[in-house]
Amino acid sequence: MIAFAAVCDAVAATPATLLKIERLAGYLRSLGRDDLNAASRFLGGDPLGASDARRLAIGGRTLLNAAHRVWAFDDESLSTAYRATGDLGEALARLFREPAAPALFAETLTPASLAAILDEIASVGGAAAGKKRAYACERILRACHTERETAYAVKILTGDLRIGLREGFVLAAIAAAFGRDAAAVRRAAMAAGDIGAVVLAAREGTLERIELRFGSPIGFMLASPMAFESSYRELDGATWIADDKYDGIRAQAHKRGTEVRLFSRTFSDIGRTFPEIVSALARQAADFILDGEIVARRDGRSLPFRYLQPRLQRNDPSAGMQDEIPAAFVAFDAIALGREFLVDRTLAERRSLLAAQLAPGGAFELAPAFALEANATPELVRELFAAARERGNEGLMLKRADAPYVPGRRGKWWLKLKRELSTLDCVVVAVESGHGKRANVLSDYTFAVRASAERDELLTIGKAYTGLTDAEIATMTEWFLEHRIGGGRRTFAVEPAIVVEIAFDIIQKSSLHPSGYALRFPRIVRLRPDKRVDEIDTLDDVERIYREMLEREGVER
DNA sequence: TTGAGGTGCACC
DNA sequence: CTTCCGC
DNA sequence: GCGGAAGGTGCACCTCAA
Repeated sequence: MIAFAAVCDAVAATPATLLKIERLAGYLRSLGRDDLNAASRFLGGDPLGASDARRLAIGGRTLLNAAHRVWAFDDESLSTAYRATGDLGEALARLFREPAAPALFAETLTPASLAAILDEIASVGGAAAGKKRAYACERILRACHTERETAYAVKILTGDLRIGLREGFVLAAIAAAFGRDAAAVRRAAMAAGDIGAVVLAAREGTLERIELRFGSPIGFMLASPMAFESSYRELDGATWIADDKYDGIRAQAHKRGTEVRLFSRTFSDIGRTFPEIVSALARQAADFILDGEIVARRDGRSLPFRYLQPRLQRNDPSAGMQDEIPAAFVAFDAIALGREFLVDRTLAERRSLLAAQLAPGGAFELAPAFALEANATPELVRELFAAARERGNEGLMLKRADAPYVPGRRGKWWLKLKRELSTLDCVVVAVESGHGKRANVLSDYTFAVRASAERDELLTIGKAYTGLTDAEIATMTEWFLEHRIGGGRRTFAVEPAIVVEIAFDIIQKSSLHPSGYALRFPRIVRLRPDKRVDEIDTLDDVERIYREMLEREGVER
């Protein structure tokens, strides 16, 4: 793994993407089959391969404990190392020690041998599984003979290399390494779901043999956000199809013959979580691959996401649970119908084939589509949005009628439109340093509302880390360091004086924060230097927003 | 044997 | 999922 | 357009003490 680490360091050191790709391509070309397969997966951030349903189940805690057993460092040096680097791999690399007496049969890591250990880890289960995984972690760490090897072995285990490269660039490097067409490599990657298979095919010149297949998940087409209540000029000059934006979980349904499979966005097989959907799909005559959303439904209306949540990650739900929270698959696109793949057809064609060949029923629904002629007015968009909300959905999707299905990409073919629920003026009461590139700034803010207009007690309601520019974070860091009032090394209390406006999509009851509420997707809209702490919002305001949200949802409780 | 707590992860 | 930034 | 940073909820699975 010494060469792997050297390449990663070189990639991390250059911001130029073309140089990253070139350096990476040279390395890939130098590898034999097994190392090539493993190294590509590691670089892509998915050490087992995306189509592998197994999990490593190794997190920071397990790694830390294993490292502690191997190198016996004290807590102080660990926190110093972590504070300096903001990255577990880099921190543990600093604590790396060459053993005093070299072991007789010291193990050496190569990408392939590391992959073999990871495969063992992923296969562990049952009693003492945690101990076996921890032991395998130790074995990996002991097999590291340099600091840099240690850093990258740990980064591979945590799934985050942080060298300014992810799958997109790795695919470009694969194309460059073996002189293949970059588009062909991308296409193969979305069909294979495993970068290791792609790199080998690229080397052998057999990329075109990797094809979309029934039963193997395909990347989901993604949408870009569109600003709410703008002039919607993005829509000019094309015809669009509007869908409701469903607040559930995105899913891909495959049917071939009697076999039905459901996949989540991360390609996990979720058929056993939603058996009523699987049986509804099985009743269809046609074979298909469909794109849609699993939504909690009642009386023809969508329920908010929180209703669906207890059903997630739960296999074989009881009849009572299925009855209490009925789930439905709402199909809004067809990737394949019958034997034919439709990714290169237009959305308009795919939608009409979908409506013509499938019959909704039970837990299977077809999403109603609304056509927008060229140059749709903002008023029409507003009406469609309001109607979608009226049906219990989160917002609106606008999709170019002539768009192909582009798996795994976020483009301008699909736009999503949603509205923040509200904003709250809060005061920052505690701050925390970030991770990675934010290790040396205070970027994570815990904020609070006032108990009431009369009582100036502050009740925390959430944390946010996004919305400020780097420059603002830098300024705030200085201020917070000068106005700290609490202990703690990574997290500490600060004078409650910085007022921030926080936007959010959902408010919910929660035991996490003393206010009794928590926010979904909190983000800092702006600093409010014009506001004093006694002018921020109160718990009454929070409760009012919560009640209004429930009323608007039109769902009891 | 049970249940609380730790840990990891998958959804948004 | 979200937002922003820097390349 | 990509990569990096990181909130909140709730389930599965394992560990360990009673």
